[in-house]
Amino acid sequence: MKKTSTRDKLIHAMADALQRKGLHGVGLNELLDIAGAPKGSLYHHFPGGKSELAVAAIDHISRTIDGLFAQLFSQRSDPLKAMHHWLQGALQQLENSQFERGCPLATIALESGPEDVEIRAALQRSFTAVRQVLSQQLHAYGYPSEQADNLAALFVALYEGGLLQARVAGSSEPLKRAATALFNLTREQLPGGVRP
Amino acid sequence: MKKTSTRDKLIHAMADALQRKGLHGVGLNELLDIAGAPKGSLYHHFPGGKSELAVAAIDHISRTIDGLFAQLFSQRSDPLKAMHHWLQGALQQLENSQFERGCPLATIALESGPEDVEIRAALQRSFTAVRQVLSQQLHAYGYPSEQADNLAALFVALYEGGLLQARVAGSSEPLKRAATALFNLTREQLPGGVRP
DNA sequence: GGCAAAGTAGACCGACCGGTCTATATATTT
DNA sequence: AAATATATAGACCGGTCGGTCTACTTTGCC
Repeated sequence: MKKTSTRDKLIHAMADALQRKGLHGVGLNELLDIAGAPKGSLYHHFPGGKSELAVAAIDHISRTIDGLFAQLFSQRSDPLKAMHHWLQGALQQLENSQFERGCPLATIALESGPEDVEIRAALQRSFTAVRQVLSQQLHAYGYPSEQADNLAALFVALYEGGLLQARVAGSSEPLKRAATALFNLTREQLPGGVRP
Repeated sequence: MKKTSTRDKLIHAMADALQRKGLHGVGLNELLDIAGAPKGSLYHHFPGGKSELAVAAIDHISRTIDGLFAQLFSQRSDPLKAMHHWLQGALQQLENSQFERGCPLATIALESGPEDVEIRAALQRSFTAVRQVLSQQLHAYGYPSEQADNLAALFVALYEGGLLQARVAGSSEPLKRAATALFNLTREQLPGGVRP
């Protein structure tokens, strides 16, 4: 039995569209069609229209990521291993979708400008939170906090940049290669700095 | 005196728009307005319309990058230093534009789907070429070719992912941090593998 | 000069865009 | 049962989208 509310169906449809085609790439009617809802419902739940729905979708995605990370890190003591799993999952999703589903937030992140205040704010919240969780885990693992912050940003860059390259290439190879390079580097330089 | 042909003005306008807002983010009329050209000229030079112009712009950008790289690597024997300069330049451009100008190809890369055959092909050409040049330089520097390929993909990911994060954050910090992390790692592990 | 090709110019088109508005149905509350 | 929020439904709107078409001007060549 369907328990999903119209509101949730709209958010889900938007989230999916954001991952595949970005904000400008989808029309309202298309969204409505997917969600099986009329226009009235959209503007009832989201008076701010398309962009308010986008913000809701971003927040939803952000919460999903938080949950995934919580799970990922609770099961593994080694955060590097956890991140490897994370990338592995992203890769699988990418391949299973014929390279259509990359990072759910990347496209709108690049489409949006400083004028899209609320969208940008939502994106910023999400990215900052991800880096923060990553950094915290790396710190707990032994990296000095400065170094942990830096590495966290690098891992997010690997994820974003790797997925982008893979989508364009229509192949997982670029992401796999980039990940291999980074994991080789980190494996050989342990937390705390260089060995004498 | 300006000698720029209408065709070039159109390409330039499109290239600029791609970097700032992506393909779906610009309208034809806006482009025409910037270039100071009427519609007839556009469809005279680019019968394929918007997407053919986009391909031309991508190719133009790609050539620009090639030139930049050629110059960058010809002046420095250490490719890591060259890449540092590359990132530095990207950062500067980003800051000078109030974080509007990121990677000139990233947005359209994420907006485009497999159905946009020619656009994707042009993007693929460009990204492959960049990785190839990078890899070749790293190889010449001493990295085994497999490792060089991997590192090249990682550096491109750093660039793309770092710029994306910086744009969203409205701050250079994420890119700077990610770059610092990677340069620290590479500095301490020299080409050829681990020290005993 | 004469003529064809190349390029410029912009009115015009149907389709679709995001968004508004009124009407109706469905719960919820009393 | 009556009254009242809540939500669904979709016709409708002006504006903009990418794209076409015809007319005019410039250029290069014989």
